[in-house]
Order: sequence, then structure tokens, then C-alpha cells
Amino acid sequence: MNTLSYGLLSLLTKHSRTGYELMQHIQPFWQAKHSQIYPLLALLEQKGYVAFVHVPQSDKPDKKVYSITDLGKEAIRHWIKEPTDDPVFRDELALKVYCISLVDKEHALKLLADRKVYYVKKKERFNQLFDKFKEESGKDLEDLEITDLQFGPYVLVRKAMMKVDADLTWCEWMKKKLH
Amino acid sequence: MNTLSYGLLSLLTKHSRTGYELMQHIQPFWQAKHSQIYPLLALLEQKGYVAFVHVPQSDKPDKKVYSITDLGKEAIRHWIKEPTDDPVFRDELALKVYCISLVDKEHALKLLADRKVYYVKKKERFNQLFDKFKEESGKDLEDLEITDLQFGPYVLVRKAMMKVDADLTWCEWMKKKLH
DNA sequence: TAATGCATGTAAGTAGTTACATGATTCC
DNA sequence: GGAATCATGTAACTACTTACATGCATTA
Repeated sequence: MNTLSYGLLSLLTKHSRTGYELMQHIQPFWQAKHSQIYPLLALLEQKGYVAFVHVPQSDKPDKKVYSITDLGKEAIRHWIKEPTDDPVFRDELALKVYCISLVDKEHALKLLADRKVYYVKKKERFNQLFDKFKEESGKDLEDLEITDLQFGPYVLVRKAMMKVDADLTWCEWMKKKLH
Repeated sequence: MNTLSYGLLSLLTKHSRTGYELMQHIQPFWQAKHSQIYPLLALLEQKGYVAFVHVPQSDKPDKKVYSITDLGKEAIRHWIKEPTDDPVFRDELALKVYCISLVDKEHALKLLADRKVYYVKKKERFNQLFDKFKEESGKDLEDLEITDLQFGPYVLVRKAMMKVDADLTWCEWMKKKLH
């Protein structure tokens, strides 16, 4: 069982989803393609950690809706208590910035401007997610308890928002430094 | 040529280093093991992007000190101008936090406390790096120009410091939420 | 009419990790 | 006496990406 497998189980604790939906919703936390997810779901099903129902559709392709089993929930509880891997962060931009003195100011500004566009889009997506949370849960988000299924996803959105703000602050700081 | 290969070239623009040193210094920007780096250095040497001198040592194992060639610098200038890959961030903690409602408050606090230790250590390392920069460059770090070889590494340390502060802020915020 | 979204899957390739291998020195 | 650091390398494995494959509906 690799980390992504546990990640898929984790997403299924909130509600049932198709492989396609899992692929979409895991993106903010773990970048994975459908070609990696579908075989893992088959393995999870073999092990009895998930179960699926086949749902035929007429306008769209048929789908498999996966749910987590009690065995799957047990596996998750065990996993959470084990030591956590250090986060892995790989950014080509950082490697380019390291040797930025090799190119002129214009190219450096282009590099930064492109990345800023990426961060701004990301921020918008998280803002939308945040608004969706506000709609879904009737009460004030700040009153969510750890026992609430929404708690985890909510605090993760807050984490992502804090980080993207730090990234944008750096972009602005850099722009000023380059005049 | 993969991204890590360009990363190695990038580190060599500052000064010559051994494979072992490259492995150590690329860690903050790109996590890679020596077993991945040594074969890539051999390829870079074959292509004429780097050159090495064999340095025998008596107390420690002999080493190969690599330098970037003019051809290597050309390759880097071309790479910087090409579109940059989106950053990849994979954090097992995020996946665990997603389904944190499955475990009790004590386990959640343990999870957070462990990660805080990791971030505090990281912050210390960056503070030390920052101090080393201050020593090395005679002038005020804020006066560094893009043409200065130190500029890139310096702004990256600042980026890392901003991000680790955001991470620690989130940890504190979480701790309060969990009482 | 070309692209995008929905929806699943496999095959082939690249990237990254873990383990094996060696050996002196230093630190606890 | 055992672990960590320096220093290089290869072998085997796992994880991840890209490409191939299908097909209908909607949108630009």
C-alpha cells in the first residue's frame, strides 16, 4: 500500500466517488493522473478496502462509484498513527531562479510574471472551494469540530490559502527587487 | 535532459562541486538521492555540459570535482527561456488531515506536533543559511543585483523562509482549533 | 470542426527510492 | 563498539508520466 492508495481511501471517507472524481479532487494535495489511480482502485477493491457499484449512463460513459468499507476505515486509522513521510516539493522555477544571474532582467521578469499567473489562478480556485464550504455547512466554519467530516477538508483549504498568499507575497517582493 | 539535470547545472554556475556536495545542496529545492545524481553527472559529462578533475584524498575517499562548461551555460540559458513546469507538492500529512475526523483529538495533536518539529528544524536551517549569506557577501543583502551570482540563492532562501513561516502559522492555528 | 469534459482502462517509458557495496575517520 | 560523515557507484524495484484506445455530448 503506497501513500496515494491511502489518499484515495482518505477522500472516500467523506463520501462515495468515481475514479474520475477522485483523480480531480486529490489534485490539490497529491498530483496524480487517472492512469495511476484506476489500477490502485482495482487493488483496493481486491483487498476489500473499497467496494463499487456499476452505474450505467446513457449520455456519458458508464461509471463505477466507489465507497470505503469498514476494513478500509480500519486501515486508515492504523495508517494515521504511523510516522508521516516528509513532504516532497519539486519546483523547476526554483532551479531556474538559482542561476537567474545568467539571463537579463526582462527574462527574469517574464519568468516571475508567468508564475504569478499560476498562483493567482490557484488562489481563485481555493477561494471558490472556500465559498463552497460556506454554502454546504450551515454553521460558521470556524465552529467546525474535529469530529465533523468537513473539518479536515476545511483546514486544508485554509492551509493552501496561507501558502499561496506567501507565494504571491514573494512574487511581489521579487518584482520590486527587479525594479 | 530532465529537470534534475538542469538543476545540477544550475548549482554548478555558482562554483565547482562534487557529486556529493551537489546532492546536499540541491535538497532544499529538489529532493534527490546520490544514486540518481551520479549517473546524471556521467551523462552531463558525456554531453560536454560539465567537466571534472579527479582529486585524490588520503583521509577521505577520492573525489571528482565537477565544473560547468560554456556549452553547459548555453544549455541553461536556453532552458530558462522555455516554459516552466508547474511545481509538484506531495504531502502525506495533508492526506491524513483530510480524514482526521476518524481519530481522536490526541492523535491529531500528535500528528501536528511532529510536523511542527519538522518545520522548526527547517526554519533553523534556513536561518543559518541566511546568516552564512550575510557573512559571505560584504554588502547589504538587500542591495544584491540580479547580475550578482549570489542573487538567485539569496532570493530562494527568502522564499523558503516565507513559506516555512506560513506553515508554522498554520500549525499554531490548528493547535488552537483543537484546544 | 476542433476542443473540452465525462469515464474507463492498458502499455511503455522515465523518474525516483531502496538496497547493496566499499572503506577510512571522527564523534558519542 | 556503533553510528555518522565523506565519497562514489550499481542493481532492483516502485512510483509516476505519457501515449494509446474508445465514444458520446456539449461548447467555442
